Amino acid sequence: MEAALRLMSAGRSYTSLSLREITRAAGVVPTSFYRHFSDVDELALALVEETGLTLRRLLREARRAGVPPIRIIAHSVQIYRQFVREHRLHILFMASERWGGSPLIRRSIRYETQHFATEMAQDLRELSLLPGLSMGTLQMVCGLVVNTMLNAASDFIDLPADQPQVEEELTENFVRQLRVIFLGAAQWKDNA
Amino acid sequence: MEAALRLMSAGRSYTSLSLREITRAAGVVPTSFYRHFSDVDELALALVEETGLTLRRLLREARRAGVPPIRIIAHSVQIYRQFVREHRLHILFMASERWGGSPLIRRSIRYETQHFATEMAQDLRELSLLPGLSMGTLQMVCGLVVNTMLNAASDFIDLPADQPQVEEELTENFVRQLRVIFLGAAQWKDNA
DNA sequence: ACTTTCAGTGTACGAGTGTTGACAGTAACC
DNA sequence: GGTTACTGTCAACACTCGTACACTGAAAGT
Repeated sequence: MEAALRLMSAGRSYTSLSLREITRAAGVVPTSFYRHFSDVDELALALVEETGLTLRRLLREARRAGVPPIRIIAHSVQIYRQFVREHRLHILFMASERWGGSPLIRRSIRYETQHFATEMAQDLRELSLLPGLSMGTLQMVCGLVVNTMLNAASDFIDLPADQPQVEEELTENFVRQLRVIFLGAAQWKDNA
Repeated sequence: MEAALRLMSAGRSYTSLSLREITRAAGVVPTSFYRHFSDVDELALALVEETGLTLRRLLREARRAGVPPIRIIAHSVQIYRQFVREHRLHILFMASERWGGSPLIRRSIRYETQHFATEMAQDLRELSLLPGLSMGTLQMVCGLVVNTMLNAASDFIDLPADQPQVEEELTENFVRQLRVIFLGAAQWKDNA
């Protein structure tokens, strides 16, 4: 799995990786692959699951931080950016195979992101940010947030690593987009 | 180009298509490919460009409609959904290779979508929706809108074609997300 | 009428592909 | 101490792949 991610870090898409390439990168003979997965798709599914765990850890970290409610967006974004840096390859995988891979992979990624959005919605509810919004609405908003997060991650990822001020700009844009969303959510009237 | 899109309509990603497959689907011998493109990437770039034109036509249509400003979102979404239905394959290509393909393809798609967002921002300005927002802010909001559009398109596209009520649900969700965004944009204060 | 361009065909190459089957060592279990 | 499960290796299979080269016929240009 690590070898597959490593290969993708050069800008390749998962679908374009061959079984032999992956085993070669893993320092193992092709036939050994079948000892662990029956398919390249199966490896991908395992990666999705692993990334799901990783994402849930992100929420836990964000939750744990004491929340001065004004700066909560900027702060969460900071955590997220750090997170993207640390788990760069997992996030890259998730974000770029979300629409790219086989239907099977797409479906499992969609499941994972929906799960993530749901947890986020529950968090928002428990923290009583955005009070007065129905659970359905919260779910909708969180879906939007998650999409925005993954888009931003993709932007971060094939950034020319030597221009920190472009990264700064991108982060700024990301924060502002989230702010728009939460501004809108705060204004939302469920019956309208 | 049409053959490539056709192959993708079965859920395959562009990157996973081989030159031979494409020519086979086009009813032509592999070597003929080189008469038109020197590369599969070059074909992809041509597709991106064609889709760009298509997208700009979308804006023109949306603009031409008389605007009862309350219903403008719902109405634009209707146009967009119709549009996704008609140019299904092009939109599918655009949305799914956005993060998937070679770095070259990614870059050209990004260029095209940014261009699209810019035009949309200019439209908003001319129609004086969202007055009081700087051009930079409008650009940021439109970027968010375009991302949301493409995400929705991807959702539309691998929908089980026999469940119209799921599609209805998805559309409803899409409209609500856009409404959140525009609500937020209307509340935006540039100096904050 | 002669030539150039264009789009297509056929053959052929070397390289890479997924998968099978038989075999080897090493750890774990009773 | 013998059996079983695990993980790995090697050789081989029938394919597919991208690309090079030489060739053909039709259209367009002068």
